[in-house]
Amino acid sequence: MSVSLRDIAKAAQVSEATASLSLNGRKGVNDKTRQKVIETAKKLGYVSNGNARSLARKKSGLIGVMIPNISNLFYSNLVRHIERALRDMGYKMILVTTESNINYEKEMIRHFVSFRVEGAIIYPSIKQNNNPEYINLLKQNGIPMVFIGNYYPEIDAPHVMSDLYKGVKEAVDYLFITGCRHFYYLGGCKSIISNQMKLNAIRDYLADRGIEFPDDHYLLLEHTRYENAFIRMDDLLSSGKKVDAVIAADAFSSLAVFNVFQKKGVKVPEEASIISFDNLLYPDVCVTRLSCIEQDLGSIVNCTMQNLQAMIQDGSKGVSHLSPTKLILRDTTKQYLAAEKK
Amino acid sequence: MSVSLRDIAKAAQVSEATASLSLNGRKGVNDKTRQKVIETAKKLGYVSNGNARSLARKKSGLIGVMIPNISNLFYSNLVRHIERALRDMGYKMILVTTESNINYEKEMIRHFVSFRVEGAIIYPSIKQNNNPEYINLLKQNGIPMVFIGNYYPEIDAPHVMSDLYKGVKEAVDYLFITGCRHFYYLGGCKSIISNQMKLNAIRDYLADRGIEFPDDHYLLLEHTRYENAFIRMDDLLSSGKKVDAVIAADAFSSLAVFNVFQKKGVKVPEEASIISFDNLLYPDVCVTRLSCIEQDLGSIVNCTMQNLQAMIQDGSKGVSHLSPTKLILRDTTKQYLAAEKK
DNA sequence: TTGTAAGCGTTATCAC
DNA sequence: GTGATAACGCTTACAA
Repeated sequence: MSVSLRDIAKAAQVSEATASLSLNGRKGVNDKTRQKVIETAKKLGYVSNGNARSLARKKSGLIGVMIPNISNLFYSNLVRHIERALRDMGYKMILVTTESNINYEKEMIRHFVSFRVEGAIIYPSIKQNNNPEYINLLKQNGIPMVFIGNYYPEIDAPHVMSDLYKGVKEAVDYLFITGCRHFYYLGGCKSIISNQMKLNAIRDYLADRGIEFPDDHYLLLEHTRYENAFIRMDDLLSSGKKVDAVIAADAFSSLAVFNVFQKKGVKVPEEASIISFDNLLYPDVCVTRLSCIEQDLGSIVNCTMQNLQAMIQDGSKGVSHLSPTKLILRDTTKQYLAAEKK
Repeated sequence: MSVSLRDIAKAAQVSEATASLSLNGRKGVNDKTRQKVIETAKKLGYVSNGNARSLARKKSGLIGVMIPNISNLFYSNLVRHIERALRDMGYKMILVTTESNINYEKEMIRHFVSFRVEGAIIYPSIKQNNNPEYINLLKQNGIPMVFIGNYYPEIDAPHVMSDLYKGVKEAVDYLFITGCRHFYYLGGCKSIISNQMKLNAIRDYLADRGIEFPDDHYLLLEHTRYENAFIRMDDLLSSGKKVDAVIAADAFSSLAVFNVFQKKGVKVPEEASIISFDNLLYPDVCVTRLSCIEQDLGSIVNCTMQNLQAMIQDGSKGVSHLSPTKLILRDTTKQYLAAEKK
């Protein structure tokens, strides 16, 4: 059905070898013959078989990218950055999603190995993953990988992500300074490192101030969706608990929190502050202009790529990196007036 | 570096042939030997080489999916649906984006052909694409493809997308009935079929009512982003034009329109209505609860898959399909009271 | 500069 | 039931 190298070799009356050399722009072939080959290839609509090429070259030109799910602004923006970088580097991307399902994650790792990707970028998201050993399949097959956004501490691979600990501490500090004392965190499972970092930041900061951060101030969201966050928050306020600061995992849950405050007649930011993560929704589009902890996707992806390239080329081990975040203050936090502090 | 079939054949003391048969669960091999092979395969961490397999089988098990860009709620939701369907069908997905760049689109078509995908799902987005001939590369290589969401009329392939013409007519009808007379459309280039369908719907409906829809009521958005929409709309209102109905291409541009109305002191929906597309942002998250034309991603993807499967299996030609949309009325349109109509 | 031929890791067709 | 062996389409020494 499709035309092969042999076909174009025949048509151009050369050997397959010279045909190959010509088309791959390698030297050692007469310009005339090269031209002839290239022309007949174009004429016959030849497209080299990537599978055969990968097999023969022992190089696929592919990089595997694994994320939890694609219809999430954070991941899809991350992917966009990755994709551009990969394009610049001359790689093709194999993007897969796991839906945070360990079986899919395993399957996709095998997929990567099967197609012999030259490197893998993995956003891990399995909670309670006691045995992420399967990821070592990559290493066993000599495939460099770097964790992005999160990591499995049991696996020996570099990770690059935001410095969430520092970022959250900064946020909590701001909240504290502007008078908040009753902190809540609304987010994913703490067996996921990135959530752990956030929680620890809150706990540590408050501990330093002699304030307790009780377990029930951590509102676990099975899935960080608007509805879930709304219900969780509604329950909390209905219980009569005092809440004057909420850090929520993403824009949608933050907005749910805001809406619950509205519903309950709690004034934001006067009586309660909210700080969100990411800065991916236009602030003017939302019911309120969220204050948030912005992550530097560009820098994260950059560093990931540098790592990957070094690992692929020099067999380097790679080095983990924490990217600084940026606290963006908008309408869900009080203004900080230095004068007021005194 | 990685273990091959030969390795496990040796280790299990069988021929490569029986090893292959055993691992692929094909009959004609003794249960005992099969077990032995499977075990040694597991022990050695064998993962079959997909490139070699594709080559030998002349089947890749891959489906190519091409979309304009990934960090867009509409596309990423579409992809999520596609991905699930593909998973159920036992295919792996190769997802690529074009950034609406014709060179990337060409490159990615070659990529698909190169890796011999068994089918392609393509969301075309090149405006002024006078010569989409390159897409026929797929057909030349016997790769079935179906357009999704949009199509190039010059290319002979089935398309499945929303019945935008009907959907927009319905929306315009509602707006008309609730008193709107000064319609504007805010969206992408009309050389893209899907936009054309929307524009024609407005024009045709109004023509039937003896109302003109002048060219300058079509506000072209180079990129449908919040800022662009805001500026376009701001200019329009500043010019003093009377505007009482806007149909905008997506939630973000619709919200920009809303914000401009607010800024100019125009009351929505009393003095002006807005209808958006898609229903992908939680309404409660936005500055206003948008009325919108919802597309049925599930049905679109379903039909696409059926087409693809039929084309792959029976060599069927496939059949185009327009999926019904659903008009969702919320806070940016007036309420329609039957009594009022009289 | 060109061609021959051996591989790459599978699957598939045969004999045995 | 099992094992040679020839594909699959390409790259790459090595010869010519």
